[in-house]
Amino acid sequence: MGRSPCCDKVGLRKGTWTPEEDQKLLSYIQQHGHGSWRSLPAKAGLQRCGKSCRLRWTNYLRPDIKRGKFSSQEEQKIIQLHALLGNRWSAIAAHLPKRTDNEIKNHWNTHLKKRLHKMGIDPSTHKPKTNPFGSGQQRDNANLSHIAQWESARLEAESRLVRESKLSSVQSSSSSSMRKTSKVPPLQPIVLPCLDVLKAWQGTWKSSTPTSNNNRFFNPGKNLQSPTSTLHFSENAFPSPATTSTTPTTTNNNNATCFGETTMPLGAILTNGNGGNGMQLNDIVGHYPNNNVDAAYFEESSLTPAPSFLEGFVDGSFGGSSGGGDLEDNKKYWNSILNGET
DNA sequence: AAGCAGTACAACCGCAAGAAG
DNA sequence: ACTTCTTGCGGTTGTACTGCT
Repeated sequence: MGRSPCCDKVGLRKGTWTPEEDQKLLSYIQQHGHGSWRSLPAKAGLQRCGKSCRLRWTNYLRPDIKRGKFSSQEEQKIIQLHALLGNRWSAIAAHLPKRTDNEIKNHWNTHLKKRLHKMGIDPSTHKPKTNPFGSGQQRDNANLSHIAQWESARLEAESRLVRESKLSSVQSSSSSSMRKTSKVPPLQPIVLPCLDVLKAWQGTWKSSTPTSNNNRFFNPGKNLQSPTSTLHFSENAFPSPATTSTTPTTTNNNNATCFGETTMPLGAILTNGNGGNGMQLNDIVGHYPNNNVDAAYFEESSLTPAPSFLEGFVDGSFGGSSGGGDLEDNKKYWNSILNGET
C-alpha cells in the first residue's frame, strides 16, 4: 500500500541541470510532448527522475514562462494576493500570467518578505508590527479600529474565497474530466481578490448603523469608529453630489459639474452606495464623464495604516501624483471591475 | 587572492488527492 | 473497494553568485 517512490534514486543525477540536459528535455517534449513523466527520462535519454524533469519543465523550460525581474506592478499584486490568500503560491501564480508559483514563492521569500519587514509590516499578517504613528490615544484607537476592520474584511473575503472555490471545483469537475486535481480555484471569470476585500469591507461598514448627519457619505454608527483614512478626489474628476442629491447617482452624467478637491472618508467609497450612505465603485465612476476611468484619479492622503491590498487602488492609481501603479494596468483593473465582474 | 557571509534562485522532498486499473 | 499511478503543491535545502574584509 502507499505510493511508490517517483524514481529508484539509483544512478540518477540530481542537482543543477546542465544545458545539455535542458536541450534533451526540451527537444523531446517539443517532438513528443511530455506524456508520462515517469517514462520520459528513459525515452529522452536523461539520467533524471520523472519528477525532476517535470519540475524543470514547468518551472524553467516551458516556453510560456516570463523570466527576469518582477515589475513593481507584479510585486504589488503579489503582496495584495498574499494578504488574501496566504502562502497559496499556485493560486497567486494563477493571477500572474507567465510566472510560476516557484518563482513567486522565491521572490516573496527573498525580496518582498524582507521589504515588508523593513517597512515595519509583519509579512505573515500584513499588519504593522508596532504602532508607527506616535502616541496619541485617539490615533491609537483609530488605528486599532482600522486594523480590526481590515482583519474582519480579510477573514470574510477569505471565507468567501473558500466558498467560491468549493462551488467552482464542483462545477468544473462535473464539466471537465480532463481537469486534474487542483487546490487552485478556477480562474474564469477572474474576480479580483482586491475587489473581494473591498466588497467584504463594504459589508463590514454596511453592517454598521448609518445615521444622517452632515457627512452625507459615511457614518460609521456606534459599533465602528470612523476610519482615519481619507481619499482626495482631484478637481474636475468628481461631480459634486451636492448639486444633485444627497445620494450619489448611479447614472452617468456627461455634463456634470465638478467640485474642487475634496476630502472623503474611505468609508464613502467602501460603503454601500445604493443604500444611500456610501458609494460603490460603479457609483464613483458613474460620476465621471462617459464612465471613463481616465477622467479621474485619487491618491492616498492619510490612510493609516494602508492595507497593502488597497495600495493599487489608493496609491497613485490613474496616474495620480503620488506615484504608484502603472496607469494602463490600473485602468484595466478598474474596467474589469466595471464590466460586470462585480 | 582567499575566506567568509549574505543573497538569489533552482531543485528536491514529502504529502495530498484524483484518476486509472 | 482497494491499490497504484500521476500530478500538483508548499516547505525546505542546495548551490552558484556577489560583495565585503
